[in-house]
Formats: sequence, C-alpha cells, structure tokens
Amino acid sequence: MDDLKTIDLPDVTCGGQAADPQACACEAPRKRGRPRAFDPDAVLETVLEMFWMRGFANTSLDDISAATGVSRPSLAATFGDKEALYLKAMERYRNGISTKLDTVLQCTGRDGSLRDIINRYFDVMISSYTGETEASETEECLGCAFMCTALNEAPRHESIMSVLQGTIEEFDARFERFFTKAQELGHIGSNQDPKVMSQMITSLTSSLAVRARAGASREDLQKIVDATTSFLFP
Amino acid sequence: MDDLKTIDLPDVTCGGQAADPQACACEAPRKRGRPRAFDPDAVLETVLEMFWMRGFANTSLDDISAATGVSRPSLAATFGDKEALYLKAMERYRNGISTKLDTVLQCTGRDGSLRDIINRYFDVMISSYTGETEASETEECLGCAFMCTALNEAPRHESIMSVLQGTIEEFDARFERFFTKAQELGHIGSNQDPKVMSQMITSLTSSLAVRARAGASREDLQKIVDATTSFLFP
DNA sequence: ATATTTTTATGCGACATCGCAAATAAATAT
DNA sequence: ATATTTATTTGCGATGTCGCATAAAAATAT
Repeated sequence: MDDLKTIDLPDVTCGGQAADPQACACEAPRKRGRPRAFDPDAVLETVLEMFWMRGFANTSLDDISAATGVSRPSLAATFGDKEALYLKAMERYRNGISTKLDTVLQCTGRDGSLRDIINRYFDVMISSYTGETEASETEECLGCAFMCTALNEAPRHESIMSVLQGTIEEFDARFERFFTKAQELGHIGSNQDPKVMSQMITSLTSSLAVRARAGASREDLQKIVDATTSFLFP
Repeated sequence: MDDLKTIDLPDVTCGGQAADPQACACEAPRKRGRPRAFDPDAVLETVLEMFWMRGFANTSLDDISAATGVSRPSLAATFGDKEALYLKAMERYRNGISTKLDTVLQCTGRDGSLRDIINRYFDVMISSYTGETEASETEECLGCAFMCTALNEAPRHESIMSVLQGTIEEFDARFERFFTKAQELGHIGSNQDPKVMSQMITSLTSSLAVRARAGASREDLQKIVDATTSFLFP
C-alpha cells in the first residue's frame, strides 16, 4: 500500500531544498543553517496517502514519522502541527487535480464536442478516485481524499470547514465559467442554464467519489457517467 | 448541541426494557436478572448524534459514557465494542430515513405529480441534512451521518465498508423500483431510462449531503433542487 | 577557527483510550 | 430464604498520542 498514485505537480522542490544538496539546479541562495535531510514535497505525498486511507484522526504523527523517516520534531518544525500538516497535504492534492482540470476543461474553439470534454473530465476524476491511472491496479478504494476525510472532521476544525467550503465554491465556479463559455460558443442551447448544467456535473462527481470509496470499479463508474452524459448531451 | 433531531422510529423500546420497569406496556416476559437502568434506544440516539458530529475515531467510549450516563462496561455488554455500537447507531439512522422514504416515495395512482413526489423526497433529505425540521434552527452542519463518518472509516473497517456498499445498493434499488413503476404508470416517457433517472436523484442527494456538511443552508440546497428538478421534470 | 543558524535526534511527561477483571446490586426461579 | 441470572460499579494496566525541552549535528557567516 505504498504506491497510491503520483500526483505530479509543477516541480517546486526548490525553496524546500531537496535531499541532495547539490541536486537543486535553481538559483536559491543556500540557506544558512543545517540543510534539510528530506524533501518536504515527497513527505507531503506520503502524508497525503496516509490521510487518504486512514483519515485525519486515525493517522498519528508517530505513524507519519515512521513512514517518512522524518522525526516528529522535524515534522513540526517544517509543517506545523497535525492540522497544518493535513491542510498542506490536502492543498497539494487539490492543486494536483486542479492543474489536471485546467488541461482537460479547455473549451476553446474545437477540442472535440462538449460531450467529449465532459467525458475527458470524468475520465480524470474516475482515475483519481479509483487509483487506476494506467495499469497500477491497486486494490484500495480511494475515493476523494479530501471529501472522505474532511467531511468527518469539518465540525471539529474551523480551518478544515472553511477549506471545504472554498473547495466546493471553486468547483462550482469553475464549471459555471466553463458552461457559460460553452454556451457563448454555441455548444449548448441558449435555453439551457449553465448553472444547472454545472450542478449536474458536480453532483455526479460527488456521487462518483462516494461510490469509488465504497468499492465501485472504474467500469462501474464509467457506466454511470456514460448513461448520464448521453442523457445530458444527446 | 444536544438536540440534533429526533428520528422517531417505530417504538421498539420493549425487548430492551425501558428505564421505568413498569412503564413497558407490552407483553414481554420480564427477563430474569437485574433490569437495565437505561433505554438502549435512547442511548443509541445520543450515540448517533455524537458520531454524527465527531466521527467514529474522535468519539471515545468515555465520551459516550459521560454523555449517556451509562458506564463503559454496560455499553460493552449491551452493544458490544465500539465498532458494533457505531454500526447499531447507524442502522438506527438509516432505518429512520428509510421509513420516512417509504411514506414519501409512494408512487401509486395519483399522490400528486412525479415532480411533486421528488420534491417531497428532497424536502425530507434537506431537513435531515440541515437539521431544520420545523423551527429547530440548529447551528450545526449535519450532512449525512453515515456518509460523513463511514467514508472516513471504510478502508479500515471491513464491516463499515460492507454496510456502506449495502446502503448505496439499497438506495439505488429503491429509486430504480420507483421510477420503473412511475414509468409503468405513465409519469415519465417510455423513452427515458429509470436507471438514469435514479442516478440523477442519488447523485443530487449525495451532493446535498456534502454541501450541507459544508454549511449550506436549507435555502441554498432548495435552490439547487428546484433548478435540477425543473430541468429533469419540465 | 569561532560563532551563528537551522535542522536533527532522543526522550520525558501528561493525558486519553480501550479491554478486562473483580466486587456489588437488583431482579427472578425454586 | 436461597440460588441464579443479569447489570452495574470501580478500578487497574497496557498502549497510543501529542507537545515540549534539551542536546547534538551540519551547514554558513565573520
């Protein structure tokens, strides 16, 4: 259970100094004290996987320390307390998805039909939720790392709650922009409401996340998506 | 934060012996040993509220013992370990909702149009998710007690995972039956697919649960429902 | 070389959490 | 009345969890 999936972010390794001191090609002026012995970004990746599968409360700092090889005091010095660490891991997660969606949800002139774009979108999400990126058939039921854990903690952590709200708003806004533009380009009729369309998409997305967590396979989810999209975009 | 909402189940107090020994009107032959000093069903109600707002891992048996006045050994003797207690509380929760849906989702000859029925359904769910049953304006963000907690624990508890799967299947099946019957009665066209319709409803339901947990008000959710239902049932 | 800065290593202490065991209490059966 | 059954009470012990404090290590600045 070590290779969940690698979300490749725009490599911001520097500033956080990589494990190998000289390996960092960028022009960051070496900081003064003892250099870090670990890559914070790699640690966040591991931390994300742990929170994803165990949740916030079930993941102890000792567990994280053991899994990453970074001592607890070092974790605290780098990321802050457990809640801050969780938020940073989730920020990473959301950024990873967000950049993928930036690529997929481009509704310029013609990158295929609207339905194709939406299908590509769901393909990305299904991959993320099932962990079946290419051929890495993981046994685990992933779902959405943020939803599956944040819903549980939201009432107890003001910060998590507000990030949860923000994420939903951001998602809504993204799709409203998308469908508004799609309408301007004539991909959907002027009688349709972009807000309603985006509600359909976000609803289905949350449903996929839940079903994936409950063990639904890529095929199961794909069927649902196909049925819905052929209904919405006939 | 004590009065979340009272899910009134068909009163099965007996068999579990109420607090007042003589108050039990039913013909259950008094059991042999010392009678219970608490009502297991009332305890389950409190336990449900606690798990709902705190999640499984964040709710300790000591917390529950303190909140209910029942000692930990008594809890263990009555309900089993923490996981069993959680499952029983959630079973109670699901039963409460299920019986409400039995009432609401009757698609016989004419109890109003299909759209009215669906609107009644969402009204029940919104009430449940926001806790605003009549005038009990609770500040808390409820969401779905089961979704918000079970998604977090599913990978770690085989039993919770399987109940989660079962709940989803049951929900799907319920709506498929509903729309199939609605189609037979001519409420939706024969060109429409009951399976797709039920997917739309369950998707929107999960979306409402998530949004409610993130702080959406009844009005917020109602807007989304109205927009979607007027799209689906024009 | 020495000082300064930053990270790492080790460990302590307070508290929470759960399972379990033993003693006590309150009812019914004989 | 006595025995039996079931619940309750009390408390111990092992483990997990987190924050913090202190000492050591590895780099740069002067």
